[in-house]
Amino acid sequence: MRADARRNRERLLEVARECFATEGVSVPVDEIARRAGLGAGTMHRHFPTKESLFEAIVLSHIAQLVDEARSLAEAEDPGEAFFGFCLGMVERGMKNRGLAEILAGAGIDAKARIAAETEQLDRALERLVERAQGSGQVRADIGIADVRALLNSIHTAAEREQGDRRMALRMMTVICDGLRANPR
Amino acid sequence: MRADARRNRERLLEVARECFATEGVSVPVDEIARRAGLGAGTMHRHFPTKESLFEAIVLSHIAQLVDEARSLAEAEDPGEAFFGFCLGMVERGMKNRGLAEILAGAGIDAKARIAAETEQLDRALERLVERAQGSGQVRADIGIADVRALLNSIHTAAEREQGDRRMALRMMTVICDGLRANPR
DNA sequence: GAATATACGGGGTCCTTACCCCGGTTGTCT
DNA sequence: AGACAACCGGGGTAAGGACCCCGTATATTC
Repeated sequence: MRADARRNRERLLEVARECFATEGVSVPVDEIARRAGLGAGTMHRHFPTKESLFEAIVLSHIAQLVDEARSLAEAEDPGEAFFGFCLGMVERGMKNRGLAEILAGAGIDAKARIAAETEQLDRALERLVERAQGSGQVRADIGIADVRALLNSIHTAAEREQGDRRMALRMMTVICDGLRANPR
Repeated sequence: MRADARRNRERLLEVARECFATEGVSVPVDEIARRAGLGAGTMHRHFPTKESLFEAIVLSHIAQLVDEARSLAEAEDPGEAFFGFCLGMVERGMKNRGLAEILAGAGIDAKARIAAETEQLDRALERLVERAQGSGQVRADIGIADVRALLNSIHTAAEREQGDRRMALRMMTVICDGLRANPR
């Protein structure tokens, strides 16, 4: 792969992330290419289909999540680690409009690459959750799938309250308190 | 308004609700007309724009919610009333794919009619929430806006877990427990 | 039951958007 | 430096969908 090709591919990804984050996933691909200062042809050579662009972005996002989860996994306080991760989802939601939409849709077509990354994320989450459950800071009657879904909810909520950080945090607090709660 | 016109308008609304509920909001309007056994022209005379169709559907949905909230407002146990409403949101989510999407979008353009209905819903919710807070069954440090947003989350979560009623209920439980929690 | 306003149908238009093609250009390797 | 392969640009194509038009049909009124 030639150097300029690699450079352009990176640039396209970067601009696409930016566009989707601030305006949602309905931004036309040609528009993304234009803003990147590149031709539509270049876009479609690197990402033959819009879906493939989504895939690349989702992959990088999930990779980030995995990193974050792994680095938190070593924190001394398991509860702090887990709820810190939740807070991270709010931060993400505040500046990533549309990501949840992509993620939700991505789960459906179950692309192999994405499934693999999701698997990694689940492993990392598992560790976070189990430690937090072990220390009694997260209720024991829920599983990874539930947590992932709830994290998604936190993200979506934050997306929707774009601009009202206060409310996004209150919503996260409620959900986290629910995760802490001891079931009767 | 002629009798057949009224009939057809009703039918279009009914089919549209059904389509959006089961397949999401991207179903083409012409397709809805076709399934209703009517021409595209009829569709566009009654609902000049797709948005106006959304509006009509959202209005009827909100009206339903208001009804439900009002009828629950008279229940003897304030907590049961409020959490019963939450459960209703799950039921709705299980069979209304896309509604949350419309509702979220609807908030943005703030059409006058919708704003008026939303106001009604807020009043009804206010009563439910305040009674539940008064009886100590819902935490006191959140407002109507938070509750509305969280109800939306419950709805969305249920939408996403279409088919897995068990998980949808678990997620609702977590959020509801969060709403019950006493803040430190 | 005739007259008239109203509503219907569905082919047609226009626009948006994903995706392709090919002549020109630019890295890369020797 | 020169040759060649890879890459770029951006007009071009095709498909899909929202919305319109107008000849035909039907409800309403007397």
